[in-house]
Amino acid sequence: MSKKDALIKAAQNKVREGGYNNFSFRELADEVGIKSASVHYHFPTKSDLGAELARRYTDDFLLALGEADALYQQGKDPIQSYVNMFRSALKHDKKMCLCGLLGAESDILPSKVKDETKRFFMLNLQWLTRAFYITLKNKLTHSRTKDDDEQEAAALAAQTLALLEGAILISNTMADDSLFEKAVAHL
Amino acid sequence: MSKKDALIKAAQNKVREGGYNNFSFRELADEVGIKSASVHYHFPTKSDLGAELARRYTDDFLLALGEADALYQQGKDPIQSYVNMFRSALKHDKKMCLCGLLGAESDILPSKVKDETKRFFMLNLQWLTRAFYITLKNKLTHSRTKDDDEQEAAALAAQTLALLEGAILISNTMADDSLFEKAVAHL
DNA sequence: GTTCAACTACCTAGCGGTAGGTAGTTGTTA
DNA sequence: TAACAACTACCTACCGCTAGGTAGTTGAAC
Repeated sequence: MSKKDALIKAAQNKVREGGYNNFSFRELADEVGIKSASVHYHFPTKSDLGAELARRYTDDFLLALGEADALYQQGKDPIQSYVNMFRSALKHDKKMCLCGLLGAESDILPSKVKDETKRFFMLNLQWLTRAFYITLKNKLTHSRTKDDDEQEAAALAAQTLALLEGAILISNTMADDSLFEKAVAHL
Repeated sequence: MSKKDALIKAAQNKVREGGYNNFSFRELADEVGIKSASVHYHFPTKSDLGAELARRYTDDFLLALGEADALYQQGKDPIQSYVNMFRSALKHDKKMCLCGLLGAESDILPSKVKDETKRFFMLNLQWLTRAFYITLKNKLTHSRTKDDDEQEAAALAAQTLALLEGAILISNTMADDSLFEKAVAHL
């Protein structure tokens, strides 16, 4: 792994534990075995590092998730696949969602970091809206207009994203995975 | 208002914008018109200030909310009263829930601040569980055991707290109140 | 011989916290 | 009621440390 990748990886852990202010160039440099001044070679400023971190996290997240339509066609429930992404963050990484934490402190983020955080939420809402739309469209009880479906899908998407970000937050704080399961049981 | 109260108030705003690391004794001191060294007279250390801040926030929150049983007896829906507490934080304060933000970064909080943050969630889950239990018990379709009701109430409580913390987080980040309303519409 | 990826050696600004002092208030005692 | 003691709510000056960032240098690779 390149030093640059190692820096991003180290930063991701720090940020997912304590937010944007919880990493410093010195700490990251120590962790990957270079000097803090050399970090500026890869990332001119801290906000450049933060923005690239958030962008990569978003892209990796969506790549690991896969397309909603493809999942559906494979006979998988896209929503359960989505829930499993958060479940894995909580149980395997034992950490917050990176963009959940950045979102919480978005008021004080450098604008380019905030923009990438917004992008995460926007793309996730898009993905969930599509996933719910497919599911609604194919329901046996389907008897609504396309517009109704689209509006309901958008509401379900907002609800699901909020639920999962909140569930991982409170479960992580209370160190109690069962809270997550209780919160998402109805999905 | 005493200087001490003013310090807590200033700190609350800072923390609700950017977390525990987003306030310094110097900033607070400037804001209330004293010197930073004098802040240590009121709060020996930063973690003492943080802990008292979280405790007061929790107590004020629950006081403003009122008891679930009392609300129910007044003909109000306790759950809607609860939702309105978060709606007001988002629309009036335009800020995160203090303990939502502290919870997000709980891994790096001083232990006494983390303990107060956990206390907020614990008391809120208790409150919500009670509120759902009352509501379930009085449903016309009621036909379950007490134990079933208690378990269902606890799950609904976790679900509702997660949903609201998540909803305020994403709405605040995206600067879009309609996301909050979409997320909580089904309650 | 230029580019890459690191280095050394700094800088300024800000942090939490401490030491020691002081003006004004309050409560107790002779 | 005057004197004393203690307390409150601040102050100035400083500590050691960490932060992000910069200028200029070095050695290896292509």
